[in-house]
Amino acid sequence: MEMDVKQLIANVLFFKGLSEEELDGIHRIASERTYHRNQMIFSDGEDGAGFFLLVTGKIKVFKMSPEGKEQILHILGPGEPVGQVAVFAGASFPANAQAITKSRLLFFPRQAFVDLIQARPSLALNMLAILSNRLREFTVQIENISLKEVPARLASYLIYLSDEQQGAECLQLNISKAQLASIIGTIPETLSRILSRMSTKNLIGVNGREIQLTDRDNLAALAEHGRLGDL
Amino acid sequence: MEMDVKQLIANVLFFKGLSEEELDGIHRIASERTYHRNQMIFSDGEDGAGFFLLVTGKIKVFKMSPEGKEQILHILGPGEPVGQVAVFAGASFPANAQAITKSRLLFFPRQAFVDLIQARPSLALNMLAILSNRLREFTVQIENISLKEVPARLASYLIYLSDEQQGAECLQLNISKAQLASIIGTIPETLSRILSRMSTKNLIGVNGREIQLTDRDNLAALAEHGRLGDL
DNA sequence: TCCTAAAATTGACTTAAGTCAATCTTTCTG
DNA sequence: CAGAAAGATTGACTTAAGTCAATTTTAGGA
Repeated sequence: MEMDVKQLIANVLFFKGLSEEELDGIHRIASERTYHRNQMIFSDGEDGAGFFLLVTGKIKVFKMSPEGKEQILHILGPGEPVGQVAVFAGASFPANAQAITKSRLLFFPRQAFVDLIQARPSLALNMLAILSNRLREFTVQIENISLKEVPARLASYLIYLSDEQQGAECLQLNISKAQLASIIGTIPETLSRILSRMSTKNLIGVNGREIQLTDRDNLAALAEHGRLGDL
Repeated sequence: MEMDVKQLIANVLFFKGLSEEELDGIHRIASERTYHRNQMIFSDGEDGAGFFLLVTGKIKVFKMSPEGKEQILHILGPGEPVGQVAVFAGASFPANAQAITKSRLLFFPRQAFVDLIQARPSLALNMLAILSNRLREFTVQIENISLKEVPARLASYLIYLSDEQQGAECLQLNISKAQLASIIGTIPETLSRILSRMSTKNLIGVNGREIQLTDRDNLAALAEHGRLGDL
């Protein structure tokens, strides 16, 4: 257990390049917390006294409308940090975070962590890289939501998933379709309809949570320009 | 001219807390560039050898669809950095940047700037704060585009503008309505219609680029929950 | 000041995608 | 294994917002 955590800290990209004792120091300022499935980790606007590092499990970060529709900002897995924005600016969390599965997280109190960064410039650069990547992802997400329609967003996300899995032709969704809908900024009914339209046009094959990318080329074309009707 | 630039560097929040000689060092690695109205500063996907600091003028950062619709990510004014993401992650610019008015920018080559940050942890923290703020703004933007309809987004943006101008009741738009439309993720026709509906309902008064926030309360309510039809 | 080009507005029409409600299916749990 | 709950699908309908085209208004340069 203890070793698990140290092992994990050492492997996280964010702590790359630190010495044994530095890793020890990091381990010392962190405290471990466990969340059950569907438990909230923090809420939009809440004061954040530090940030989290996901050890095991899966969590979603999302915004929610007063009417109850949610927009997922990202799904995070082991090794990824959450809630850093509150540490470096504004002090409040900019969104909600909730465990999708039972999850273990490490909590790093703000001041201790800031001190650590002051002492180790390479940590700062790692964190700058992480935040920069998130910004890049957000620009893509804004582009998708604002400039593309749902079929193109879906195509784009399927290709992204496939790339993530080394370009596998057959995807195994590891989230519910309702969550997939929320990620691409729509609702389950619409997602359902478009999946079936895409499979009618032989762009994909759908079987429960298993999706075959049958026609990657047209899928990519759809993701960039086109409308589903044009195919 | 020389003094102008040094003066500006010293006043930029990002360089806050640096000594005279450090500011000199920063000034030395930067080179100045001028862009005329509508000139592109960099393009989405282009390789970024460094980042920019806006000295005078106004620029927009935006994404563009193949069909030519644009979504503005932010409008930047004097003292604000642009293109940092390319320095810390991925090397390519994540969006387009274009001068809205004649603008002067300082260019900082990547390596020299990274070295500077390594040497001065407080600079790193400043940059972390800036990136964190941008992330926070993006979460709001995604929330707005995805979870609110156009009237709510417009109301929300008008209030934001007013807050920025110390809560002034009478706003002077300093961008075109087409640009305002692009910021809130719509097109000029739709914006025009909604402005007139809002003014019919006495939420605002419109006179060219001058907008009166007549009924701030209902405007705020609209921004959060409601639909324009409900008022 | 006039005149042209850009910006903004208005109307008629289309459409993507949301809502609501009914069913079907899968997946757990008792 | 059954039955309930959650998840997913389908149909009928509504609607916000986009398109296209025609004016009107504004503003900057000759």
